[in-house]
Amino acid sequence: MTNYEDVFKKVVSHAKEYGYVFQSSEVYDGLAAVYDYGPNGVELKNNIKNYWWKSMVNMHENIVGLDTAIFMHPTAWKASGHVDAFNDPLIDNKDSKKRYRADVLIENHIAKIDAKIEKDCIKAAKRFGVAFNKEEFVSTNKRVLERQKKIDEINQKMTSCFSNANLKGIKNLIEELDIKCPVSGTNNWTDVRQFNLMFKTQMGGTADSSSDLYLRPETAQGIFVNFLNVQKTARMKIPFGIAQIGKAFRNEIVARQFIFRMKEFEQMEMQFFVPPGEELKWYQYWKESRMKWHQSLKMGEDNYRFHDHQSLAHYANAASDIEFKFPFGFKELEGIHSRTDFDLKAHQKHSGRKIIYYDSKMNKSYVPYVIETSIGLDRMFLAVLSHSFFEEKLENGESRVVLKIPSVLAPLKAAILPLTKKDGMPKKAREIMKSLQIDFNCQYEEKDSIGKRYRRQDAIGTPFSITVDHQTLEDNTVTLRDRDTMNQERISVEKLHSIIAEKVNISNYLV
RNA sequence: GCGAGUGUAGCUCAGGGGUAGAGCAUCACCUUGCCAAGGUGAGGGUCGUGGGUUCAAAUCCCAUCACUCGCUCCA
Repeated sequence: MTNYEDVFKKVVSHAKEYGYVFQSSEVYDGLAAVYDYGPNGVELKNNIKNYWWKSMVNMHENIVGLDTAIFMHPTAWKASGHVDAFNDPLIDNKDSKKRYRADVLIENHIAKIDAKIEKDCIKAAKRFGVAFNKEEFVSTNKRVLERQKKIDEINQKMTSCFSNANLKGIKNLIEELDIKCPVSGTNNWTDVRQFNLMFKTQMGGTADSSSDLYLRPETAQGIFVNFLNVQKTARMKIPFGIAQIGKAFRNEIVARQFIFRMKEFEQMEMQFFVPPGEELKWYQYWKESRMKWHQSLKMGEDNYRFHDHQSLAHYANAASDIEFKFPFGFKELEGIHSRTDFDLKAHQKHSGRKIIYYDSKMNKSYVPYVIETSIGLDRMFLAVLSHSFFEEKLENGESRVVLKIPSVLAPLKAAILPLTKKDGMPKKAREIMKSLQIDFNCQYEEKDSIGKRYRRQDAIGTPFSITVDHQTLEDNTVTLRDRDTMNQERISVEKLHSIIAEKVNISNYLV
């Protein structure tokens, strides 16, 4: 077992043991790729959401929030391209155990034939000393003409199969063309199976196909279809953004790596609307801005990097990921996409309604272009959790497990601990608890030795431990222990609130 | 989905055809009192689930569910 798997396993166990993440429906042996968040997990998650929302919505006069339904009109998903793009016909080679998209296999085969035509064309050009236009050449050469005919025939068959959802036909075509697996070199294929990444359900009691609904595979479309509602009612002027946090659902064939890839997940998205032609400028702006946001948590500059996309999705003209160094390597945490006017135009077309913005500065109307920033909340959660996990060797030879979660995100901000249960210490500790708990999530604990309680708070990731001792009763001071350094400071009870606030308030992180 | 591996207490794991085990954790009481694992006692498991073989299955066989890793896709 490699080391990172080891660490990752420990993080996963730790997450369960301390009430961060549980497997969904565990008493029924669990449900694949679905997880529940425990008492500490929900606090961390809420803190992440709040940190994002404050910085995106509250700190930007030109960004407003929105919360749209998970269900949307089915046509919305036709317009967005998800009905087509999320439908993958897959086929496995039984010998190499490799999986391919059936349409890609066929297209590659076509590309091979096409390459032969190209070659013939070049050869002929050499022989005759004349440069041929490819189309001309095809019509003049019998052998090449047949090749081109073959390509057309395959294309036509493939299109016909796909439009009739004829998966058997696709397999027949692959066998007929004797397409072989590039790895095993055999043509020992399984049947073609259709995988739709969108979850389907019905509205109303009957299974009438007209009432088929999808669970949204992304939150963005809820924003796009509400573009004019929001723009008009909030009296927004371009450039402006709409932010949303919400669940999305994808029926992933393989969902792995704990909460990194789940079937039900949560996105924090902001769609920023700009005039056509200015999208790449804003794309750059948001790339940098979003990276700064991540860096503000101080989880290590080197743990983030950009990954610019080479091949782009159907809606984008530029795309980049912010990747984080997870225990299993650099993986996507957030995507920044320049989505062009694809989505708004598509909804305009499918709905028959105009979705245009009148720009008084430019004195013209247009369909805005969109820059999207989309971060996986669960991935952010995993990034924080896995980055915070440390097993430390202490000077006295013992070890401790500590979650060095950025204090602003920590589920619990302070633990209030009476040194003993005697001499009125619990009463004093309760008083302190009362004075802090309205502003900070606190925990009172009197069980077990003080050292053990410190370790327990370390394992949860509580940045402060406040201990009430004999001296407290005399001069109203307590010891304040720092989670990361384990250093203790004696301070007066009145100062507690401001010291904790300084360390955990969002305003001290976001610039 | 396919292949390989795994599944025994909250956690980490041992055992293995004949009454279910350890350490840690949990709870109660006592003790100690500033960096966990002191004493006494208690609770907790139909050995992932279902079926089969057997006098007898946690153990062997089959199926199934889940997890880990690989292939594919992605937030």
